[in-house]
Order: sequence, then C-alpha cells, then structure tokens
Amino acid sequence: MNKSLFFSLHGISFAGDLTVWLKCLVNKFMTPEERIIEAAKKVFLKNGYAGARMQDIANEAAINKALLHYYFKNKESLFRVIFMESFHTMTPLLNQMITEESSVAEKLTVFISIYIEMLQRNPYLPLFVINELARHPEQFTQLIKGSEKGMPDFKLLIFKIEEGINMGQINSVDPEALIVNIISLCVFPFLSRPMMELLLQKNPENYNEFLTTRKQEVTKLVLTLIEIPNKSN
Amino acid sequence: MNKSLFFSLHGISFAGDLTVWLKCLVNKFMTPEERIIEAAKKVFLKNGYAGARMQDIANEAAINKALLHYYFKNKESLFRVIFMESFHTMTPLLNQMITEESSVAEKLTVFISIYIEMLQRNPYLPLFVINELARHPEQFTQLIKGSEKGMPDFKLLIFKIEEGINMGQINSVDPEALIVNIISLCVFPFLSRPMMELLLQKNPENYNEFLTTRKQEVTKLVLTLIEIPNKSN
DNA sequence: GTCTATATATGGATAGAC
DNA sequence: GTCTATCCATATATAGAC
Repeated sequence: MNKSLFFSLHGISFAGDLTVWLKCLVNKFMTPEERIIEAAKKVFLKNGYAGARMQDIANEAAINKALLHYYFKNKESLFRVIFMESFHTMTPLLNQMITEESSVAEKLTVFISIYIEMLQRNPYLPLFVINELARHPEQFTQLIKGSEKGMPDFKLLIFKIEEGINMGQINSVDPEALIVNIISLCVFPFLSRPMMELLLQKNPENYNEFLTTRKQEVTKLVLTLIEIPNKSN
Repeated sequence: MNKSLFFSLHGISFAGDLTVWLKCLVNKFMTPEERIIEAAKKVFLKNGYAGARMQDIANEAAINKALLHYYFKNKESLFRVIFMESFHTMTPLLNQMITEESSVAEKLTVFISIYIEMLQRNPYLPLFVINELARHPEQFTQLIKGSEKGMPDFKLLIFKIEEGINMGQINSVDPEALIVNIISLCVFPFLSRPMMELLLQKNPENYNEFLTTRKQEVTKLVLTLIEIPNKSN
C-alpha cells in the first residue's frame, strides 16, 4: 500500500489512505467557503450549469446542501462566481502578452507556450467557458463586460501586429485572422479531446503525448506564417 | 405586412402570417415522428441534453408530451437518435474526401471548402457534438463505434498523406498534426463564436463577414504548410 | 394515434433545532 | 455556522379516455 502513511500534524494524526488524509487536511485549513468554491469549480466544469447538482457540490465540499445556501444564495449566484473565475484564468496571460514591450514574434511565441501550459493544467476550462457562454450569450457577455478585471485588449494587439508589419518585422498578414488561427490551434485539441481521441483512435496516454507536441507545432506554424520570406532578397 | 399571404394548396387555404402557414404545411406533410426529430434536434442542439426539456420539444413539434413518449420511450432514447444523426452529419464528407482518388492538396482544399460550408449551415452542431461527447465519453464512444455508419478512416488519410510526402508531391509534415490543425482552424471559429465575438468586439454581422473569409484563409494557410518550397532549387 | 390528467422522481431552496 | 428534516417547483413518465 504505497498510498498509506502515518502522520501527525497540528494535532491531527492519521494512519491510512493518503487521499482521505488529504481531505482531512483540506477541511482543517480551508474555510468552508473556499472548499465550496473548489468543489463547485470541479462539479460545474465537469458537468456544466444545467448538468451540475447542488448535492454533488455539497458532497464534494464535504458539507450539506443547507450550508451551501448559507454561503451562496442560490445555484446561479454560485455559478456566476465560478464562471467569472474561470473566464479570468486567461485574461492576465493575454493582458501581459499584449502590453509587454517585445517584438510581435516574441509576444506570440511566449503566449503560445504559457497558454498551452495553462490548458494542460486546466483541461476542462475551455469547453466550460465556451459552452456556457454559447448557451447564455447576452447574460454572460454583460457580466464579463461589467467585471472589474475587464477583457484583454485585442484591439491593442491588432495595432501592434499592424505596427510590426509596417516596420517590416513580420510578414503581411490579416491580424484578426492570425489571432483566431493561433487561439484555434492552441485550444481546439484540448477542447475536442474526447472527439479527437475517438477519431484518431488514440488512448489517453497517446493523446497526452500528442498534446505535449502542440507547443512546438503551433509555434513553428505561427512563425512560418509571420516570418519575412527570403530576407536576403 | 410583407410576410402575409393568401394561399390554397391541397385543400388548405390560408390567409395570414407566413410562419404560421408554414407550420400548417409542415404538420400536413411531415409525420409526427419526423416533426419530433426536427423539434428535438433544434432543442437539444441549442440547450444540450441536460438543459433540454421534453416540454419544449413537444411544443416545438406542436404535439404534447404524452405523444413524445409514445414515439420515443424516454428522453435518453430520443437524444441518442439526435446525437448519432448529428455526429454523422460529417462522416460522409470525411469518408468521401479520404477515399476519393485525388492528390493530397486537392483532397484537403475540397474538404476545407465543403466542411466550412456545412458549418455555416449548422452553426450549433460542433459545440453540441463535442460537448456531449466530452460529458459522456465512454457511453457515446461505444455508441459511435457500434453504429452502422462507422467512423471516418483517418488511418487511411494519414497513409495517403505519407504517400504524398514520399512521392514528393507535398512538403514533409506530421500527418496527424496536419489533420488536427485543419480541423481546428475550420471548426473553432464556429464553435467559439460567442466567445470570439466578445473578445474581438464584433457584432453578429461583422462576425458573419469574418466567417465568410475563413474558407480562403484556411485553404491558403494549409497550402502554405504542405507546398514544396522553392521547387526550382 | 392523440389527447387530458396524473403519478412519480428529482433537485433547488427553506425552516428550525443545536 | 452547521446540521436534519421538509417543502415545493419542475420535469420525466404513465394511465386511461377518446
């Protein structure tokens, strides 16, 4: 039993399965509210709003439904918190990329790298955000526009790409198309994982291997698109 | 009132709104089962399985819930029909592309074209299929594998791409990566429409314009990837 | 085959004790 | 703050008349 252990910390002593012990730790050092958020994130991201059950969230947080309603008025208000947090997982990445002082090529390669790393850590994230946004467009659009963190300033990125083109640093491309292409190439393989596993007849391990190659693949492709061909001419 | 008309056909005469008149026609010339399928497709694709209501489907088909259960045992069995039908919207396209006798470049350009046209006609389709497959992977994977129509033979496509490379017709690329790239570039802009509209601050009309440019954009990009550079060298 | 009415189950939300 | 017990709305599914 390599997962079992005996341990004592801050008055908690425990002998047994590691996962059970970790749950005890979590209960001890996280507030119920924090635990609810974590549990809700897990359940909502896996099942979507309509498919999620308050009971499952309560179970996951190791509390009961009544307490859930004590901390959050109703399902919708809890969901809003999770959705906004999920949406804004990527805004800092995007904002940093857009505003930092660097060449377009550098911006994009760094972005692709950290973006794909983020997706590997949060595989359920993109489908969740895109799906819920698609099912309640006006509602969440309003919510995002009104949020403190705001949205990434793609207009500025487009301007910087145009600048790069005008200065002869990169090839002449349609900035909007370039942005959509990059995001498509990064996100879709994660978003469509079960679909692609099925179509390409890969098992989860094979697909993981495939995903690790995406960073280089997308970077190479994007650099091919923006590089000035035959600079010596 | 440009939508109103007076009409008489097969004993039905009607004066009034066109949409109401069309519904009468539909009721007259489609069997209830066909109407249920159409209604279910509409409701399930818009809301997903968990978000769909049998009552909404009944309303959409202009019948009542009881009749729904007369034709389909339960929600799940009705859903299975819609899901499989949706999934197989694209299999003939893919199979034709893969098996037909033509060069790799031709295969891919034709595929991109008809695939994007299909997506324009069925904007809800990709999110629906990918989403439901992601939420019940093992269940639907089994179902698809067991279905008569089967799956597109991507192994064969990969073989043909490798063949094209070996014969010097196209540039040396990773066939799997190429396939995933193409599907990503085609599907993602449709899949993520509400998200992208928000990020790029486009209204529906702007975004439609943008989508019409995708066919050329993706084709151009893919041909850049596979073309033999500097053939004259 | 098609309807109305109803049974049954599920799940979000609340009351009230501790 | 946290629990048990319960309410009530909603949604799936069925019974039975026509």
